[in-house]
Amino acid sequence: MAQSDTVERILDAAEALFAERGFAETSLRTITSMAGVNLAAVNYHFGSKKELIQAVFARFLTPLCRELDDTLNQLMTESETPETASLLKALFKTATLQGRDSVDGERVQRFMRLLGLAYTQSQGHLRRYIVANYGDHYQRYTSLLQLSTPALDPLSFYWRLYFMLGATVFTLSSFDSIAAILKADFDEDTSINAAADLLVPALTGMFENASNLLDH
Amino acid sequence: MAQSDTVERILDAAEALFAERGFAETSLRTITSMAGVNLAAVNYHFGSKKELIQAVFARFLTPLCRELDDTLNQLMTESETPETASLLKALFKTATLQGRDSVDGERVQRFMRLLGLAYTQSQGHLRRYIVANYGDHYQRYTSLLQLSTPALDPLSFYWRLYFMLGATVFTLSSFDSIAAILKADFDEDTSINAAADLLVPALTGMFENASNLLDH
DNA sequence: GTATGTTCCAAACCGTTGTTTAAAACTACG
DNA sequence: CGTAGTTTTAAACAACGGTTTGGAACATAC
Repeated sequence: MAQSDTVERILDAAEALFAERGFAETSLRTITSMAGVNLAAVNYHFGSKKELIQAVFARFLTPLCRELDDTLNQLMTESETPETASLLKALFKTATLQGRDSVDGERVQRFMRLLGLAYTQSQGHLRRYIVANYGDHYQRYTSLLQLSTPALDPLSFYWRLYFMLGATVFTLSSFDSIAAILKADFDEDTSINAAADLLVPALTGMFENASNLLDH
Repeated sequence: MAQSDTVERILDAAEALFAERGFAETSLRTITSMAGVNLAAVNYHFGSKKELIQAVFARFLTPLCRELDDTLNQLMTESETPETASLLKALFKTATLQGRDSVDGERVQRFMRLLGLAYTQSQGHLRRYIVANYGDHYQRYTSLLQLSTPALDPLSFYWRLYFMLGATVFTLSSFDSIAAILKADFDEDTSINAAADLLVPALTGMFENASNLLDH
């Protein structure tokens, strides 16, 4: 069984190009030429372009979910019902790949862009794939988060869940555009970890503040 | 000068299809056949697909910006520095097309999806077009909003601006997915206006709460 | 060394894409 | 009516898309 690195190189190129341009806008010829492999390699190793897209997601979602699960397990040894802030910190620490040997901001941003694309581009097969394979992890996390915000009725909680998702995916996936603007307007250098740090307290506040609900 | 409704019918079809599938995934043939016009009509009336995309945005951004400007003018007769909540309410009232004869939730959602696409799909020409034509309105609104949140340092303000943009565009553009989930899980019917109403206090809180900034 | 299974490659296939063309149809005006 | 200008039409164009093919190159096992 000859194990070359063709599969990995295709995944690397696809991940970068998909994040940069989107799925439909990235051709297999662009991917394979960037990866330095033959055009037919994608269909040989993955079957189709759709399955390649799914494989790209699997490669980063699987270890991420495992890591998040470990962190949640650890949190729950301390308390059966972790605090909102702890849960959010845990999620962001995992998602921003802190604890890796080298913090790779570019990779984080790619993940976020891909997540955003999974929602905004109409890739029905992708959404189905993600729900089927990672739905349980999603359920576990959101259940814990909901337990940590008992003051919120279920409906408001779910909406704020999506507000959180939107704020996170959107800002982190357009991080370089925003960073460029901040640099131009304030001459401020920033990082994706700094953005995540700003995000956590803002979101914590949003979840914990149930008082505004009756304002309207 | 024979004025048929070809242009309008193309714009209608393009708006609906772009919002549903994205730009690259929507072919001119699909658009023209839905509009019931000849394929060549797009290139004849708009010049190219890119210019058609820009025209779709122009058709809903221009009246929206005018309306927002009017509302802002009215707000400023009452006070030179309107409150955060008032500014957000003004924006959402305009954006959700309230005050129209019939509140068309589907149209709002299409706008939001298109806005989201403008950010996530890598349409460089579109971003340039929007900045060039609507940058002034954007500047005016964000300046007012910043004046209403003096406790926030400029950097934090700008980040929260993007958090707001992300939460709004993301949730309202995936409104029907979310609504379907809420229906399935809670048997709750909802509307895009209800979502906007939930969004306003949440965002107001996020902007006004400057205390969390020093937690880290 | 031969046989076997896996991987790679150049080329072709076939459908779709945005765009262009040139003629036809239509509208308005004198 | 006839002409000038605008709009619509069917057809073709050229480029690009994902996928398939059949043989070459390779590694492994006997």
